[in-house]
Amino acid sequence: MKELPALSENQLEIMDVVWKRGEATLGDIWGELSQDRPVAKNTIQTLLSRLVDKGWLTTRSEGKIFHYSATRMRESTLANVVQKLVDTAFKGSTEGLVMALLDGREISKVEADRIRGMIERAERGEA
Amino acid sequence: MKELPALSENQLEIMDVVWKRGEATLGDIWGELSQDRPVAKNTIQTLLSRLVDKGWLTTRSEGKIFHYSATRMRESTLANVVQKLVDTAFKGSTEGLVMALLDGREISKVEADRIRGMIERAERGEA
DNA sequence: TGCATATACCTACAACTGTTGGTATAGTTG
DNA sequence: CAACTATACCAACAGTTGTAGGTATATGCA
Repeated sequence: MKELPALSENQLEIMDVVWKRGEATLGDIWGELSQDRPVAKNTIQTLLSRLVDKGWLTTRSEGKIFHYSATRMRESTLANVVQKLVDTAFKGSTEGLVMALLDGREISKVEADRIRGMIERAERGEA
Repeated sequence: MKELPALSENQLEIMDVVWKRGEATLGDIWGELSQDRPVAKNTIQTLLSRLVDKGWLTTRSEGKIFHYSATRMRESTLANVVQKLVDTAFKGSTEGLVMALLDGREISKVEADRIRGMIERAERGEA
């Protein structure tokens, strides 16, 4: 599976909508994103086309309308994003990232417990 | 403290050298970075100037030579970077990031223990 | 049938980034 | 002093990104 060019923040935002819906039209995506910030439909259209060009999205044509869907799974994509951050900003140190993540921040007992659970599962090699 | 424009990967790489050394000249930085990948000294020079323009670096002039130093601390900067990732890619969910971090990855007992320790400290509100 | 709407497609533009060449200049060494 | 080296400073350029306008077209409704 070839490595695709990195996603910018806004591109990730669009991918997120597509991942959530499985398949989405321009209208679907614009509908969601324009609730958070003002943005022209055409802007989304352009970003969608570029994501298709780069291989992040494919289209299924229904009449004249494209239904966009992702070519990569959300989980593995985000895992890559995080891994890249670990490599570049923390020289590969997982702990470094966790440290930055928790730096000066309080977390609830519930959160802490859930994270502890995840670590135990990872320790036992469970996916 | 005003928010500075986000750092790209290469910019972060440069900041890392400066953080590590406290103060660095063009030659210092180029010396380190050109070991990893071929890059013209002038490229680094340009990136340095832009980082100064944006406020990430300041210079101390010694003769004709600039000694570059960071205006922000490494820890808080990285904490911001990670926080931003949590917000944009994981909609604010710390656990989401940890999940992506550990996804399909084995970690050693040592690593797991260290991370557990960090979580406990964060839980108790210790910086 | 005719109008409104949604969509695709094309074009454009400014900002940022990574990349580097050229030039002037200051310091260092033979 | 002349040559060399390191640096700053300026200019350029291609690629990416976010932004959006304009146009053609299909679809659905009055």
